[in-house]
Amino acid sequence: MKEKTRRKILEVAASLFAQYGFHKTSMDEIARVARKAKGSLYYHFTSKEELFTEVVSQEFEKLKAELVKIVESDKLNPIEKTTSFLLKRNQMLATSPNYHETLKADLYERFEFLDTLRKKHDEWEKGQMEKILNEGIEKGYYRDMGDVKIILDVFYMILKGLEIPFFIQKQYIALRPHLKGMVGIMLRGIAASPEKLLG
Amino acid sequence: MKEKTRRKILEVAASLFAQYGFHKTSMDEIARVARKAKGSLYYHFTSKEELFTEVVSQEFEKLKAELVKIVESDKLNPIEKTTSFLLKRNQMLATSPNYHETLKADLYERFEFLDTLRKKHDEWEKGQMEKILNEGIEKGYYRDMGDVKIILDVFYMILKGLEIPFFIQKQYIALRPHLKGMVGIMLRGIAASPEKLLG
DNA sequence: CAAATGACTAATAAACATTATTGGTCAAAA
DNA sequence: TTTTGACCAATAATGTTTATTAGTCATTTG
Repeated sequence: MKEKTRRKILEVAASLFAQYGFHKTSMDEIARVARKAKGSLYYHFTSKEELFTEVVSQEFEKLKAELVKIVESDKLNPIEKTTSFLLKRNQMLATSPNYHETLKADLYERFEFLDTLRKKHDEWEKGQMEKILNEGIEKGYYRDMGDVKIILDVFYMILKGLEIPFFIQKQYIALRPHLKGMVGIMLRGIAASPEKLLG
Repeated sequence: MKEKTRRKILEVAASLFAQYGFHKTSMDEIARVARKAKGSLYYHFTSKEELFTEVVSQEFEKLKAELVKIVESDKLNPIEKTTSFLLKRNQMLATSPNYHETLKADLYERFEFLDTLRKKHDEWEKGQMEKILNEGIEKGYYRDMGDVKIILDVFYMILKGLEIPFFIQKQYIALRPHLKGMVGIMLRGIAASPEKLLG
């Protein structure tokens, strides 16, 4: 019973926050749509911020589940893994409206209450990408780069840079055709040799 | 005489727009600081928008002057030119506060009156980079990429993506150390062979 | 006892009214 | 031709009033 209410609240909140954003969605409205008393929301979540944090966290969990499949696949070589990872990341974030809300907040006000969650997620993601890169180096697909973390930082600087144009300025659809080209250049930039790139 | 007043107005406007932004800078204030009547401003510039457009245009002209030196240098090979171009671009835009104002406007409201100028500038820049890339291909530094414009589009997608983090979110200083690494990966990604990259 | 409710409230946001400022104009002066 | 300074409708800013919100908690329900 308890879980059912909690889930209902989360489901309604995710939808309303996605439509109206954090500020324009009231707890009264969430309660009304979920057909619960507002006090019930506060029984399960200590604050509006905690509720939103959980909503964003769920978006991250979905992304993680997909990325893990790629990292742990034994059907893909490291090049294919890297490519899939980068493309899937963008594709899934494109359909994570509450994550976009956090990007907007970076521009207008800063949701400090989300810092921990986002930082942990970023670190997790980088960790997964690092696994792929290390696998690629061991198997001779990528050259020995010394400190892999520098490559990681560069990759993520690029990816993070694209988030505002893609998701806030709604350019993802228009720019998506260039993503493969970009990934191709990036991977060739770290490849052991051109032949390892399969065209 | 006429030119002197015009120049004074531009100089004061550039400074005040840079400090307070387009909206928070009034024509009364520009007139006061320039020690001119407001009507005099309107004699030289038909509107506040035209004045600001000229201010931004002057920032672009400074950038162009620097980039042209690189493109036309006969002391730099195409790799060095590309590197210098990309780094200089970022360096100069980092110190172009009125250009930052246009990026902010992209987020909050859109300065349509600047579209033509910005579009022309972007095209000019891409044209210069295209020259360098073509020179690199002819001299065997870069591989034959088929349509160079696709590489250009990818490069500029990355560069444009970085503008908000760098110049609006004030991350340029923190991320600058990664710029060389990024440029290195990008260039290796289009190089004819690793040896052409001089380490 | 855990889960849910609904009335309550200080704080905050929104709406409204009033005042000040602004971009732009133009006749007159230099 | 260039510059000025008074003018004004439109817009922004400010102050006041009203409405809404996040959060609380005693009570009820299951």
